[in-house]
Amino acid sequence: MFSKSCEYAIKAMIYVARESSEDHKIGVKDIAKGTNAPEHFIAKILQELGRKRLIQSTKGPNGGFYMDEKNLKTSIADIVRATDGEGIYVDCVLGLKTCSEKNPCPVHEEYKEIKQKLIRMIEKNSIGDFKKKLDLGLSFLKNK
Amino acid sequence: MFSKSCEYAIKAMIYVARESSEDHKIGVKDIAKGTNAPEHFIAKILQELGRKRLIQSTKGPNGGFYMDEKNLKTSIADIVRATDGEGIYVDCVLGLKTCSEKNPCPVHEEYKEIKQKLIRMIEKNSIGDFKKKLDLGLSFLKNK
DNA sequence: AAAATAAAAGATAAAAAACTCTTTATTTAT
DNA sequence: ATAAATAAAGAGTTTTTTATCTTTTATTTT
Repeated sequence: MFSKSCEYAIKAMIYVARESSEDHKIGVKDIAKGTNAPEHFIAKILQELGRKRLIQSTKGPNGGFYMDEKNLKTSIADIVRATDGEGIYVDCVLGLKTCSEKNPCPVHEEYKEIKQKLIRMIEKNSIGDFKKKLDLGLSFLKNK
Repeated sequence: MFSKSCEYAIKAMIYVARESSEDHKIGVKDIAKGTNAPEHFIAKILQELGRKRLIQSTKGPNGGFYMDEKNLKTSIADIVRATDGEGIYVDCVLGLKTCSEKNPCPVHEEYKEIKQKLIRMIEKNSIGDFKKKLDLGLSFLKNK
């Protein structure tokens, strides 16, 4: 469904949202541990998320990653687009380049509905929403 | 969503269902052309589908691939399982090994519904269904 | 029996994705 | 100023996926 990078990105975003703030930044090592992700790999991903302004970062002692109010409004969809591109929005399930309403692949109609629900799901849920949910102990993040 | 192999497999199965029968088998070359797939690659995939009895094959002159009545009842889900495994049924969207009802990831509940619909879609549609649809000119298969 | 045909199998190669390591730049505290 | 902390950047490796090429085996036709 999503690439590994994307999975890590979502988890990292949720983790940072929970564990840090402007005056308590959090380092790559912590994020890697907290999400059971390979450190250097997730560093790359965080870097990219930073470049795209989905997350804030500062270097140096007491530096690290954190989120501002705007970042908390980031949707899962924003993260998916930042890491995996527009594929989920535009690609045909069968990989047909020419698949469209006018030239539908055999599963086009059936998949359309699924796709819409999928998109709605990732659009409507913001990182901030998950922060709240997790604060209530409703779901868990770690892997092992 | 699905691997390339899986996409090719689905397309090949539909193509063979349409273009062949027990007394008009169809060769790898034709299938590759008809689905715009790399010949040797799709040969491998067909081989695997054959081993798993989702498709019939015979060697020698006038040999090739075809489907029997039972094969026409193959669902998209069967093909997905044969090529990509059980992942779509069992994997967490965030890649969490321990994600479950009792230990849900942040998007577990939301994704559950989507997943069910997705599974229902691939389970309920058989290759034979698509054959009919395509015969009615309702959808298209080729890529270019 | 020989030749032709076509899939099966095996080996190899190329490309992409996932992951690691090393160095550099920036910031802060001393 | 210097040293330490930390992200950024770049280069490199490994693994997985996708694709290709070659040889073998089975079947059919002549």
